[in-house]
Amino acid sequence: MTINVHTKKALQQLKNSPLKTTKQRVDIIKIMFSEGNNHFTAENVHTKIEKLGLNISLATVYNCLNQFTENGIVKSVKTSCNKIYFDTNTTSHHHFFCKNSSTLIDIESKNIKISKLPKIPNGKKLDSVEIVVNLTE
Amino acid sequence: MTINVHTKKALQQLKNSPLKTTKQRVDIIKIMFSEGNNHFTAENVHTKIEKLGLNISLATVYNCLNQFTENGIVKSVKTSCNKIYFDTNTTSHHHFFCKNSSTLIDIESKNIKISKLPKIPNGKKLDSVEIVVNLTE
DNA sequence: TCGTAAATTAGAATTATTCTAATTTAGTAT
DNA sequence: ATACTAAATTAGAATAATTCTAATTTACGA
Repeated sequence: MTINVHTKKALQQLKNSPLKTTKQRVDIIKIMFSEGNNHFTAENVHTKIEKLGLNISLATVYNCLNQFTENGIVKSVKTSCNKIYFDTNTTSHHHFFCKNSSTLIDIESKNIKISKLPKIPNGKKLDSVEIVVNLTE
Repeated sequence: MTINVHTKKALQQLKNSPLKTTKQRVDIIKIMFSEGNNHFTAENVHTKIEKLGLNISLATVYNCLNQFTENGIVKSVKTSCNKIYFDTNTTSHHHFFCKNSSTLIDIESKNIKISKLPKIPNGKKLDSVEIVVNLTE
């Protein structure tokens, strides 16, 4: 597990957040950020933990991922398969979703452009625009 | 329950499909299409059925909605809440999703435009583009 | 009207996720 | 360093949406 620039940044964000720096949280961050931008389900993270011989309960993985999301360390993405993906790329961007393999691929903001947006219904506020480009093989 | 033009069209699609025209399927179509374009969860449909004093099991509702989707009678939409919505509007379009009320509102194709799409990864094929404009109140 | 494949059904099973309540720990104040 | 306390971890139960199973019923072509 490399401590690369992404991992360092995420660990710093953890330190700056109101969350306590526990061994479990550090391990989860190291696992998720070791390969740069990446997407994980809670189960994915838990499987990696077990393969490394570490021992963190699935409940803790869920707790941590949700708190990381609330504190801007990761971003959560919902897809047409009914699992929550956690994305280590927290910048504004969109996704390819490959239906065959249920995998996500980032689309950088600059590579997709919306030139016309509809009028926001009265009384509502624009929150975010999510674009998923579904792919098949 | 009005038999409007949408209902008529959907019933015709059912007749033209390989699905058998059962009482349950006809009732579900009448319920869903009675108000034109609309969005329902399986539970929504089941609740309406019960309120009308009809008796269709939730399993049947799910079976029907899935088969209607496979046969182009309705369209399924996944949102950031983890329920499947079934949309009586089967034309190409996008959605507002109001996070507070968990409701969907159609965005007609002509009211949203993507002017730049990223290069499709090698070996993959473009399937569809889904845009969700999330709203808050 | 019959035969058969398809549809319906109740309830069990599954899947992803959250909750509960007991135990442990991080980090602050002493 | 030590003790304190709120936060974190945990196993396992609970939940929610959906699918599956296997028995019964039904649509519809012959």
